[in-house]
Order: sequence, then C-alpha cells, then structure tokens
Amino acid sequence: MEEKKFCYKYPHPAVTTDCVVFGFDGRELKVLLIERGVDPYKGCWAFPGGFLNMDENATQGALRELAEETGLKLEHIKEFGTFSDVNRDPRERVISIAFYALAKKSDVKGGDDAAKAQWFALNEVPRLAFDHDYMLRKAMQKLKEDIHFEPIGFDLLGENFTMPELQRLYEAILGVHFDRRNFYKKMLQTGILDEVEKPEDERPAFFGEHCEMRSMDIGALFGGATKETRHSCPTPHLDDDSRRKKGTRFSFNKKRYDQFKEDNNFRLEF
Amino acid sequence: MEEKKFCYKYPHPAVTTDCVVFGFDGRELKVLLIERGVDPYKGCWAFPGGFLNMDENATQGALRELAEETGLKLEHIKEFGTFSDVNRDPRERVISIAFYALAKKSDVKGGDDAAKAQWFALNEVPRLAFDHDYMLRKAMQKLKEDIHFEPIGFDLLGENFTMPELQRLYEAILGVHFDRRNFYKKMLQTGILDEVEKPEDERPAFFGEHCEMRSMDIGALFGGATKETRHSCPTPHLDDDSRRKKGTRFSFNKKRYDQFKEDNNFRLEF
DNA sequence: GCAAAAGTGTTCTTCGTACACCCATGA
DNA sequence: TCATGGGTGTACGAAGAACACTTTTGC
Repeated sequence: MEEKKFCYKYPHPAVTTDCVVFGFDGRELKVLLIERGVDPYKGCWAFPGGFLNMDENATQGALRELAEETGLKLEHIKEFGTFSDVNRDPRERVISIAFYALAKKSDVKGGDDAAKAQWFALNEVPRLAFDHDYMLRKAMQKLKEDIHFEPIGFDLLGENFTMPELQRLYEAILGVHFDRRNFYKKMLQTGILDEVEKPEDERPAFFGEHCEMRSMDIGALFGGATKETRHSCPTPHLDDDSRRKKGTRFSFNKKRYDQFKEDNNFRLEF
Repeated sequence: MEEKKFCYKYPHPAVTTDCVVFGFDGRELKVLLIERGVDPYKGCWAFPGGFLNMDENATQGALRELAEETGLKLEHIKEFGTFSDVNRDPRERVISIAFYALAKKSDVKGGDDAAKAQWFALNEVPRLAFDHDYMLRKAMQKLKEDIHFEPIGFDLLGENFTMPELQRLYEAILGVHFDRRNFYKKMLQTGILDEVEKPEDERPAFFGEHCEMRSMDIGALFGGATKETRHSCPTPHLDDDSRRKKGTRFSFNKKRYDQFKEDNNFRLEF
C-alpha cells in the first residue's frame, strides 16, 4: 500500500476538473476525447481532465490538464456545473468541476500532439467513462443556451469565414435550420462581423480586366449574354464585384465583442 | 493538536456548499445570512453552508446545511458556480459549491427558528465573510439571467398573489421599472397564471345583494351615481364584478410550469 | 452544361413599448 | 375628499419569419 501522508481531521473528497472541448470542421460539431490509459475505465474514452493541484484554482487546473493531455492551449473555458454524486468514481469520492471550451478548426489539428486525443462527431461519441455521458449532455445544453447571449460561436471558426460556414455552425450547435437570408440579416445587424477584403492575388485574373454593368444583369439570363455584357462595358467599377468571388469572407470584430461583453446586451434570437 | 485520521496519497481540498437564499417581503428582495459563531470570521455574516459529507452530493449537502443552520426546508436550489480560489479560506484549501434558492414569504418567518439567521435587504447587506460578497454578486447575476427563462419568481410569493405584487418582485430582482399594463399583458399571455376565485366570505356583503349594469359604468362618474345604478338593476350577473374587489389574486399554474420546463420555451422579455 | 451553393429584398405578422383615464380603497 | 394604487386598450414601430430568383462555382 502506498504511503498516505496527507491527513485531515474530517474526510475530504478528491476534486477534479474536466473539460468538454467542442470543435467544428465546417459541417459537424465535434468533441475532443482522450482514451484512458489506466484503470478505472482503462481503454474507455473520457473528457480531458484530472486532479486539481493545491496551488491553482479550478479554471487554472482545467486549462493545465487540457494542455497536458491534448496539447490544446486555450484561453477561455466556461464552467457549467459540478458533478458530485457519491459513487461517480469507483476509486474514491471524487467531485468534478466541469468546463466547456471551444477550439478553432486550426487548433483541432494541434490536438494530434497528444497520442490518445481524438475528435469525435457528436453522433459518434462512444460510451464514456464515469458520468461523462451525462456531462456531455449538460455541456451541450449549456452551450445551446449560451450561444444566444455570447458570440462564442466565433471561437470555433478560423480567422475569417463565410456566412454559410457560420450558419452551419449555429445550425450544428442548435440543431435547427435557418433561412439563409434571415441569418445574414441578423448576423450583419449585430455589427460583430467585418467584411474581409479579399487579397488581390486570390481574385481570378479576369476580374482585373472585365466588368459588368449592374443594370444589365437583369436581362443577362445565360452565360453567353453575360460574356457579351462584360466586353461591352469599358468603365472599371470592379471593386464591388471582385469581392464576390467564391464566398464573401467575414472576420469577427473583437472590439465589438468586448463592447457586448461589457454592456451585456448581445442577443441572437432564432 | 487534533488527531487527523483521514489520510490520502495526494492533498485534497475541503469541499463546502453555500446557499444564497433570496426572500421577498412584498417590497424588497432580501437575502438570508447567518452570523458566524466561530473563527475564522467570527461575528461576521455569511451564507448558510458547510462541509459536504461523504455520503451526500452537493445539492443534498446544501439543503442539509440550510435546514440545520436556518430551519428552512426547501426543495429546489440551483447551483450557480464554484468558488475555488486558493486562499479563499484561511484555514485550509476550501472549494465551495454555491447554490441559490428562493424562499416564500411565509418561509421567511420560519427563518427565525435559527438563532443567528437573519434576513437583510440587498442594500443593507454587511461585509460578508470569505468571498461571500463576490458570491452574492454572482448569485444576483444568475438570478437575473434565470428569471427570464424560468418562472422561478413564483417561488418567492405565497400561494396566491396580486399582479402588482408579482410586478414588484420582478422589478426588485431586475432593478428596473415596468409599465403596469405591459406587465399584466405579458404575464397573462404566458398562461402560467390562474385567476383565483375569491372565496365568498371575503367579498364585501353588498356584493351578494347588488349589481351594476356594465353599460352604465361609463356614465357613473361619482359615488352617488354608482349607488343609484346598483339599486336600479335587479339582474344578478355579479361574478364579473365580485372578483374585482381589492386586488385580483392569481395563483401559479404548476402544470403549465412543468410544461414550460419540458419544452424549455418559457421566455419573458422585458 | 449541370447541379449545388451563395447572395440578395420585400411583405406580413408578431411583439414590445409608450401612453391616459376610471374606479376603488383607505386615510 | 383626497391621495394612492389597481385595473384596462390602443396605436405605433421594430424585429422576426416566410418566401423566389439570379449568379457563381465546381464537377
């Protein structure tokens, strides 16, 4: 038997943190799991987490464990509940403080650093260790609630993104479908998105040489007509059009976000 | 030195629960505090709470402590966060799982059972022990958020109540003022309120003997005119009017509430 | 060229908000 | 009788929801 040298007058539970990390691959919401290498639940999948050190608070502990076990170095995690049922861990009385986090797509690749960490689509999550199935449901629930009030969705996407990508993300989280036009409108009117100027070298070459007359678009029903229109217009007002190649990209306005945080008035009704 | 007989291989923090109990006296929101009888913070006020036993989960522990320290026997409390800063308790590393609760006015009196428990109006709360000042702010914040999505306000009122009472409660919690007509409208259209039939013996005597013609109310500008009107009408359709004596009372429709819980679609925008 | 996805405006309805007067009660 | 508080309806504006067609792209 190991030496037990930390003694107390009254029994103390152990305290762990667990972190439910959500990621997004452009289609589906995913969660990051690690395969347990030791008993109990050896070989089972579970959320990254572990015992809290005595010199760190719960948030610090959760971030540390996350980095240790998955390589993910995040800044923002959100506590969503504690799990304290008496027999939730067969070893001893363990109370877990649970967080959820959102990781950008680019960070998802970084997750591979950790040998046993892997992303799972939400509908492919295996049976998890401990009460982590329940924990996942609770995390999803909280995420769904929070997304109405905090523009957290952006943490799941890269530096910039298209509106349909953002819409798919919201649809994946909330499990509903939105009308595209209404989604555009609502997102834009929050003022939290900046339209990204597409760099010159990503534009197709001919956009520097041709233009279309806006007023003629209505009549231009077929490709042939469109081509004709292009050549018939010598005036270059192409900036409006060049931006429209292959999906307008947006970036997330951090300044506006902080303003929302401060005023606590972000709200996205769906 | 006391014997320390509970030993672990690794250090364990102590775990406590704390409960922020809100009450309402018809005017102001109050919180229930207990005066600490022992160090640390002896003589200071703090929220009821204490160390978690090993055979109970956090909710059970919080309810037990609440009953022990204040005499309050509640059923529903809501976890709103954990407090885990390293030095938040001078004795040892203590992590607190915090709940808030709502107590009916009638229960408020029951609080006197416990010698050192006392209700404080929110703006008269003294400096609290530990990090309980911070805890109170967090609890308030959570209550304000939650009240939009759960009809929890009703837990603070008695069996039945008038609309102005309910309005005052919401105003006290949210710290704003509502237009009376709009408040009525919104509350009634949630469908969560049932109008309470006033028992016969609470009606003024003459309501069993007189009636008014609805259509004549417009012309009845003064008391004299009203009295005349009463005597001029022999037809008894008094149910409409009898209910209007001294404040229409409403009760909270539990069935509708459960429905909201299930469908998760209660929402009260202000 | 064909199918799939991106981009765009308008109308209708719903809901929130602002607002004023009468009646009942109790001091 | 007077002051306070309870009870009621309407009109306006903002925002959500429903809806179709054109352009672009990638296969």
